[in-house]
Amino acid sequence: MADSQKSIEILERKGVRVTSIRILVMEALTGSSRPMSLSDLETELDTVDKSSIFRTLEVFEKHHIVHSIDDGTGSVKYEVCGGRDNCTIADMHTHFYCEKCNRTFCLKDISAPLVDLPEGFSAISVNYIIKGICPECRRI
Amino acid sequence: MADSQKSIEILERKGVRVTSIRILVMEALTGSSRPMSLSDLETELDTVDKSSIFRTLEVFEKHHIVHSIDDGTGSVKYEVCGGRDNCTIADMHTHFYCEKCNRTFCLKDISAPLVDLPEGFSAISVNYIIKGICPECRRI
DNA sequence: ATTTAATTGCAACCGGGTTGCGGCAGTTTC
DNA sequence: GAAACTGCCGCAACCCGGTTGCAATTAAAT
Repeated sequence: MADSQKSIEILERKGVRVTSIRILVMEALTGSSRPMSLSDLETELDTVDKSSIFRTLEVFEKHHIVHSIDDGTGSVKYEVCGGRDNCTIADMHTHFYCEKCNRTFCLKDISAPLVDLPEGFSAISVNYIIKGICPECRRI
Repeated sequence: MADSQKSIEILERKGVRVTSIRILVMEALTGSSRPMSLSDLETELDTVDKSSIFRTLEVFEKHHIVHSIDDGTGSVKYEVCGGRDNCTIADMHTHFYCEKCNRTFCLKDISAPLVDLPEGFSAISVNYIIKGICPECRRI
């Protein structure tokens, strides 16, 4: 389990307690190419209770280990933050939701645009998701 | 009720049947400065059943009378489409969600940015919402 | 080893959204 | 005008993602 070693390192670096469940969730997230929802994790880790995963994600988010994205499907997706340091607005990238296959894609190299806000508004985070048809579904 | 006359016109122009409930929903939406959720409408039109409002919004959306935006609060908001013609991607504007007062603002004059997608992806709609603190909450 | 604090599983709950169905209203047809 | 049709509405019930209270367990601190 070289992977679990990596997960443990991340957890320790971010200053959260290392538990078996947290390692499992961490591994699941890092092992996935696409952001995962609570129920995605639930099915992959079918021995672990939903509420435990939920609270784990809560902790992860608070400690900037993962961030959540809302693709408008009604189920929030989670993915591990990019850099070693905290997630900033600049790190947020574009997501694409395919209306045909209902999958959410991370366009990691396309960072989310940030418009100039009117006087007085201050931004903390950005959620930028484009909906359409993905290359695979297009071909069909 | 000069307002209801305007609502009726819109409904007729978009080719949906004019009913009392649809007029009420339409008036509520046009009369609000911010996008409204299903429950917003429910409380404002407390004589009308939730499911009726829901189905009304469904019809409105299909006929491009309103469009929905997801500000990540877990309740979808609706607002009437801008132009007289159908809503296009270019019409989508930026929304701002205040994490303090939990209100969603329409930044109507700031259209949602559209990034270049990788080969094969085709966009249909954009959801661009910035979270942060609004001017009012900032002052406090 | 004992104490203390955090983590977990279970079960139950919440709220937004959605659906089945029966009744009602407006239209069309004869 | 009556019958048949179609679509709209209210009610109640349901679904599902998310969330919480509580008791039991586990990990860290002393």
